[in-house]
Amino acid sequence: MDARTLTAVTTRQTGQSDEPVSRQERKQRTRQAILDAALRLLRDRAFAGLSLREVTKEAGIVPTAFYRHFDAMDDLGIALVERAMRSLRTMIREARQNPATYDDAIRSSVHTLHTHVRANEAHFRFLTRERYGGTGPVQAAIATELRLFASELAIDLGRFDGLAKWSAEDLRMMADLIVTAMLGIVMELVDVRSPDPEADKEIAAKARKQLRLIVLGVAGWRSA
Amino acid sequence: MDARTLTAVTTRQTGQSDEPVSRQERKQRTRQAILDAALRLLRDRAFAGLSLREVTKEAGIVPTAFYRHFDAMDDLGIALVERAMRSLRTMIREARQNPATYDDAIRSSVHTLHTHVRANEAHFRFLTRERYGGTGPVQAAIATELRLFASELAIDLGRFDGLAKWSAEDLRMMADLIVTAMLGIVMELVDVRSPDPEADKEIAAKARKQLRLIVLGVAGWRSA
DNA sequence: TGTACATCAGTGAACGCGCGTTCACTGATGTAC
DNA sequence: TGTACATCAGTGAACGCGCGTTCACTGATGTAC
Repeated sequence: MDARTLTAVTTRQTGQSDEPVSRQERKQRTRQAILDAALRLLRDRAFAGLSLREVTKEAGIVPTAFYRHFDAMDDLGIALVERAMRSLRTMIREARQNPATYDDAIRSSVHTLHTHVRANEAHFRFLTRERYGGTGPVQAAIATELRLFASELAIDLGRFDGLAKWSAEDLRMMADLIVTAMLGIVMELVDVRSPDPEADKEIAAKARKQLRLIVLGVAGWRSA
Repeated sequence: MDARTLTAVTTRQTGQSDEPVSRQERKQRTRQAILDAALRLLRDRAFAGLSLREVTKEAGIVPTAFYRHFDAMDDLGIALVERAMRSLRTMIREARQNPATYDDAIRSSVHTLHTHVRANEAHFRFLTRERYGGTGPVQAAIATELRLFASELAIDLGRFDGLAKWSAEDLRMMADLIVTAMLGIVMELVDVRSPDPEADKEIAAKARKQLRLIVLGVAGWRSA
């Protein structure tokens, strides 16, 4: 497969016309093809189980071309973390935009979660699997991002009237519980082999109930 | 290394004297050596990243001897799941023995959890990592066991006075939340590179608070 | 606009290595008489 | 108790394979004049 043929493949992948593209743009497309190929392979495998040759084969390039884009597999892993975290942050931003009352916040948050996970399954599958099962730089990168995310959530929670007097430590404990519970929900959504609307509804209902239970626990906290 | 030398190695491993042992007993010891070797290597690696040759080298036998004990690596994985689940069940049985009041139950349960995790770190590290990060038969086996365990917990919960009227579905939701939260705690305990009594105390305190939050949520459930 | 040269994404051959698995074997343990 | 044979856990050589990485290369794109 020479460079001309590859161009055809690449444009077909991105669904664009055959108009000439810059060298830089083509490089970017190949990089994207590598990331997409990796995410496709990660459907049923952990990142550590991926080989460089496999990924490049799936991406439609020769193994050695990999080094034009990444120093080593771990670099690809970090790039995947960044891409997946962008999905997560987009979701969070959307969820944050409708604070509303407690109950509505729960409903709309779970809806946002469900929608984004289904729309970006590969990203969320990668994040949850590598968060817990991974090792090395990839796991470390995800752990750092998630810790940061829990800190932000703790601050957000502190803005609610009923929680204004909570200690930072307690807010953090609550945020961790919420993040852990919701990652559990994400895992359930993403582990299902053939997504089924009915099963999805049940999982969403469970997520709402778990959040509601936590919120009720918070309400009872002072008096206890 | 011939069979005689191996005998010496094996008896040294188990700390027993040089008195003659049956063929069956020696085989059992080698099997145990393989399981222990695998758990040692799994400290910083996922099961999928283990090679047969590595495990046998660590266990002090030749690669081909592996097949006298397991059909393939996946079989070893299943055996590890069984061994680790035995640790978990032992812990659960102990935790169940002191139901007491809500608050005492929380304190004693977290204490039991903490003690057992620290005493069997390799087992719990394996369970949590493979539960989320694994694939194939090993993950499936763990998922099945944990689902069973959550079901039992749901039944246990239903015996509490305040929960007698809850639906099976809601009890299950609550059990899942507790299991997810406590697996998160186990992961924190087991991920720490050099265990530190102070850090352990903080994690245990967090575990108690999270459980307390859940219990308070339950108390508020009816009136909500 | 045309020409000559530089850049560099992707190629393909080649390497040494660790892998899982096969096979015939060895020699200590176990058993039948 | 002694002897002859069976069993079988562990050995070691050998295999073909996919791996990551190196290297000199090709030829389209980019740039200087």
